Amino acid sequence: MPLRSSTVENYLKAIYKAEIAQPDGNHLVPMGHLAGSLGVVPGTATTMVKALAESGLVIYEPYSGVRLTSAGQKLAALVLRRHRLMELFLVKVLGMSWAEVHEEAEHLEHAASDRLIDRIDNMLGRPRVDPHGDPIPDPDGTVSTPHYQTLLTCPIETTLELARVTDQDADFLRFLERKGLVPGQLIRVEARDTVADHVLVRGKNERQVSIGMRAAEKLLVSSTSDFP
Amino acid sequence: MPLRSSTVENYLKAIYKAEIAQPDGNHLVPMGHLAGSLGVVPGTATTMVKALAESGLVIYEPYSGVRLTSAGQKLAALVLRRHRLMELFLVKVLGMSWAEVHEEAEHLEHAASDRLIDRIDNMLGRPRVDPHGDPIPDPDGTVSTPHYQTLLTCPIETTLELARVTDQDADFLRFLERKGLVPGQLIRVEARDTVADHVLVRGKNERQVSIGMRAAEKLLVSSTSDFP
DNA sequence: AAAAACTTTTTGAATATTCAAAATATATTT
DNA sequence: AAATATATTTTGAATATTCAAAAAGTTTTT
Repeated sequence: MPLRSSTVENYLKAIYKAEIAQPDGNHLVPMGHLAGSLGVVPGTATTMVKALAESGLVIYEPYSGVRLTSAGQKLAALVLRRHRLMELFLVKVLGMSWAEVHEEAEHLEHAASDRLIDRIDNMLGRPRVDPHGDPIPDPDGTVSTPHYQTLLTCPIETTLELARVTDQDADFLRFLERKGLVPGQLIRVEARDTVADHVLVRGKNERQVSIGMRAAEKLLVSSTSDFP
Repeated sequence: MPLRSSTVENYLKAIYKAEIAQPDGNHLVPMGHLAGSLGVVPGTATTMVKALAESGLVIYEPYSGVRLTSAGQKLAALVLRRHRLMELFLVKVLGMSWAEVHEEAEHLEHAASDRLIDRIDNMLGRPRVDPHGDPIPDPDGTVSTPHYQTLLTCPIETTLELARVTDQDADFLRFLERKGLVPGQLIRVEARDTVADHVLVRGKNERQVSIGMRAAEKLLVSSTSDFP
């Protein structure tokens, strides 16, 4: 199996993201989850993961799951680096909407050379996050992922900075943009009601927005005092 | 066979270019030539071309060769459009060297969406040629390829505009750049000697350059009076 | 026109990637 | 712990793409 095919890159990326998404003790990603997020049947994932294990990119424990080796981690981080720099580039330089760049970057991330990516990185001034607030890994594969709170866990009636949106769905992103809920914006949670399953948010100088808790969990915030 | 795989796009592109390169009566591209330019063994090309014929993209005549149908022509032109706009974009916006953009565009041409390409086209002001002087097809697949003379056929001791360089070899392009022989430059052929196999060219305000006839044939010129 | 040279096609096999469905293992419920 | 439900692996087969080498066709040389 070619070590730098889009397929391999997509598997590594999916495992990487799944590992991060479950900060529990056991960091093995179950095959079913992996297969699901890649849109393949479970058997396919098993086959592929075995091959990745052969190549030393992952550790595979039958009936338990997969996790990346450090080599696999590095490759995955570099794919994310290409993806995220590309997204930011498309928004900043080509003026595309943050709602549509994910799809585009999904393809370009496999085609862009390191040389091109480095030029883009340089042109953008070595940015640390992409348009969705996702951190951009270094060229050596290092990523610093700050631990943000979500709109579900943050203090109420406090001004906070919207730092990151962990959903790439175009319609959802367009909705947020329309409501002024984009990374960098100052916002404040005015009410949270578990029973009604909703959160009331207000962007600085914006009208009030009510969103469900499922959605609220995807909006990450950092306290404004983090920026002295 | 997936109709929009890189492989298919590369076959169509290769056939397209080969058709143009031989303006003889018979415009069938022989399998051997096609296989050679794609770096595959002849049998592979035969197999693939049969599949392309099934899909209505080419007309295949066994033991004679292939040619594009109008559907195939359009697809091929759109691949070239993506490639050439991408090249120009990399040079103009990202400041890459015209010597290195071909390789990069060779990958990006398969990954860029029409939406992205249109944005690039727009940002560049709907350009008609890429950094090598190659014409950029319209979104509908129309290309106008002016009939230039080469440094081998052009009048001597006449000031002409270097219009196009039909070779993508990075070393060759770097050589030309060093000598000031880039599209748009005004040049003049000062001598041509068939026996010695060389041509003496002088760029406006540049030193004299001696190049072999093989190379000279790759430099296309248009008379300056073409631009009133 | 027969022989030689060259080109093209065919055949058989390989790799990468995938699916469907049967077989097996693990986890959960009773 | 047996029964049931769920997850995973295995098996067999398909598609896309490629190569090597044998077979067949075409062109050129003698």
